[in-house]
Amino acid sequence: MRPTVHDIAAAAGVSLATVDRVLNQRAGVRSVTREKVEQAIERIGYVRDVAAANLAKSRVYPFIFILPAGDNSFMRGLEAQVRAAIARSPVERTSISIVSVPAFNAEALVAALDEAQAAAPAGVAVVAIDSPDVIAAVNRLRAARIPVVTLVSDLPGSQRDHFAGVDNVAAGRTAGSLMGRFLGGQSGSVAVLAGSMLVRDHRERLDGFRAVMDQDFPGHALQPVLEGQDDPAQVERLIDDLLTSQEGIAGIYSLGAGNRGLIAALKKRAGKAHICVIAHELTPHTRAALNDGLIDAVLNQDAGHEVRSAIRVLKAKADGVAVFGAQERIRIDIFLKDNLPFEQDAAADTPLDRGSNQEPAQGEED
Amino acid sequence: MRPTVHDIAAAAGVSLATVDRVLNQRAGVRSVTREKVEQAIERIGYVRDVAAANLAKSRVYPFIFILPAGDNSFMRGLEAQVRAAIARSPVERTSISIVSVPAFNAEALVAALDEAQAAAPAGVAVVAIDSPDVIAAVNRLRAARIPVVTLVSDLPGSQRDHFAGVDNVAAGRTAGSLMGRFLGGQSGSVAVLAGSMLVRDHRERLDGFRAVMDQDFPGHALQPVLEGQDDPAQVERLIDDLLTSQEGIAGIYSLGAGNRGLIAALKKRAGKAHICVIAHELTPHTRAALNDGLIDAVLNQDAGHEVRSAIRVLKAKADGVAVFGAQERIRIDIFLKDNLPFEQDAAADTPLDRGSNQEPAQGEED
DNA sequence: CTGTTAGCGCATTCAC
DNA sequence: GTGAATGCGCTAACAG
Repeated sequence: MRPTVHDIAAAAGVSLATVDRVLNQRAGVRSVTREKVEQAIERIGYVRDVAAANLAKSRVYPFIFILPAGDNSFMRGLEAQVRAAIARSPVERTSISIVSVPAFNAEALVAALDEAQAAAPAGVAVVAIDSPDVIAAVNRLRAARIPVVTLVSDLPGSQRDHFAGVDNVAAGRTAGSLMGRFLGGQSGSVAVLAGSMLVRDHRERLDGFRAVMDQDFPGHALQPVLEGQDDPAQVERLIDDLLTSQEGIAGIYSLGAGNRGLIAALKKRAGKAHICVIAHELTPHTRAALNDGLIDAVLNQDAGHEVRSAIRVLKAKADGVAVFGAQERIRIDIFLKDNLPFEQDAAADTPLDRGSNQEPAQGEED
Repeated sequence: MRPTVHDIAAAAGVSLATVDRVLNQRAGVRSVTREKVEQAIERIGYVRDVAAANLAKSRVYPFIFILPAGDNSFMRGLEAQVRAAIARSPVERTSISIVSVPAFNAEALVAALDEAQAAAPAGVAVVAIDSPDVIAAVNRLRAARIPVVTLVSDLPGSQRDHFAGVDNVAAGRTAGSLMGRFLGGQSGSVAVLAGSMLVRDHRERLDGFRAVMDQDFPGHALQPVLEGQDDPAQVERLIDDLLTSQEGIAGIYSLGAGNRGLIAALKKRAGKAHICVIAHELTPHTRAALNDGLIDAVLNQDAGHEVRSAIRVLKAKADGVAVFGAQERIRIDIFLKDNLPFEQDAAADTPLDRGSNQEPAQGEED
């Protein structure tokens, strides 16, 4: 059997209460006694049973998720995943609230962060905007000893505890590599469509993409970056303009959201020469476009995994325990029309056992 | 607060013991009483606290993992992941033993399965071989009410509870799609290198690959499949022969293991025209080859994820609770040299928090 | 058939 | 400063 607090107490010749004080670094123990207990812990190799501890404490973790509002399939999917986590709350001992803020608005985000701090939660997850004010607000949270995890878009200059998202530079590089190879010998320039250079993930993807294109595929000139604010209507206009004003566009890299607009614009030129399109995030729209051959590849980050990972990490940080790195690494999924996962009920995130007997096997996630 | 067994007892006007009997479907309760209790449970919306239950039971889950022996980087990596899980055993309340069997040997596998059954574990995970005898052995385990999860290679005809692995048909299709597009306008035939057609994952990959090549890229003829038994030396010989005897090989799809031999053979022809190579499983060898440009793409399944998933599912099956599908889906990772994850200490599976402050952020897993 | 009671590993209140 | 006692939600003897 694995050693318990009783064993420590016996080994150190003290009572349970004293052991507990040492374990939870509370005051009221002579340093000699503390010493004794710590050695006993070391000696018998004690590791705390977190489940039992949580039971005794009736612990619940109040978390706040701050997400951008707006008509953006990916973000709405992310929110659905948070809601799914809320549904699991009783089992996971969490109590999660969602705060919605206008997209690409640093001021509003700062206000939301400060408000979150006032609520004194056990942790905050936030889709960051890269600005000094936001960094300062995050650091205030940390100064108040509230764990912070950035979600999807990181904030490297800050004291955030962890980033639950993909390596966006690598994602951009991958997009560049695929673009270059898919274009093969063809000539023509390549356009880049972003949401906003305010958010770090978009900037990083652009950097990665540009680096690979410049170095490995210099034959394809890059057009100036278009910023569509992740707004479908605006994106559609931008792409319409691009395709009518420019000749010889061989590829488009859409590194943000608002792909609905892009797809609408592409549909209008059915019959003309194929443009190689690489986009981000698997949504009902990009999935359909992939199947139709309008989009050649989709790079995806699994929103469900990101949310679950953020929660696991926030819990770990709140408890001051180490997180298990390998489990929290968010992958860049590359989807061609050949490896699309079977469609799932958007938010439902069915607890059914796919890949099980009875139901058809089909490969799984996390 | 969430309702407890006491609340059920009060609501149904019975004692704790009776509630427990109903909850755990034990005998010795009049059906009227049972009825009453069940209605109370339903009415107050009770959900069992598994952590508390396990605490009370001091439950441990004895699991057996049956893995193929042999000099195969992927399988050794898989084993390392199981060992990592064993290291976590005290915390996860598991007790895992590893059984090693000769690769591609159905008879030995059947013997191992029967032996496992005799040990009466709480669950068995097995890298399956597709044969009627093995199916029968797995079904015997199930008949003995022992949960079985297939790992990496599935056994669809059997009663196995779950498959922890990737959709190999999709993997093959993806390989085909990448191969076709990477070859672009080039002419030439494509060779396929497998381990053995005895294991289902290899067969499925071949089927998927062939389907896409035939349909979308008929210009590239497929050479007869080479079977290298996942043995590096044998593979090297096969590829050497192929490349000297055949002209105009434009691509090679290596759908099994033994890539060390393939890479060795490729190295010998440095300077000659590039052959587009797509392989499976990210190992130190394929990683290096990807970086050197010898391999163009690697399709990977995350062994760590597969092992952790298998354990989660076995636990769930042992407890008779539903598994959370989304979390158990094993992805097909596509690696180009541009999105290689940072190197990790092979088996170490460091519990350090990558992507955390202090240490460089770099994206995470599961 | 049903109820009482002790205890899993840990945290905490209140005495000493 | 330290210890004894009680309870978190659930299970498992053991009585009745």
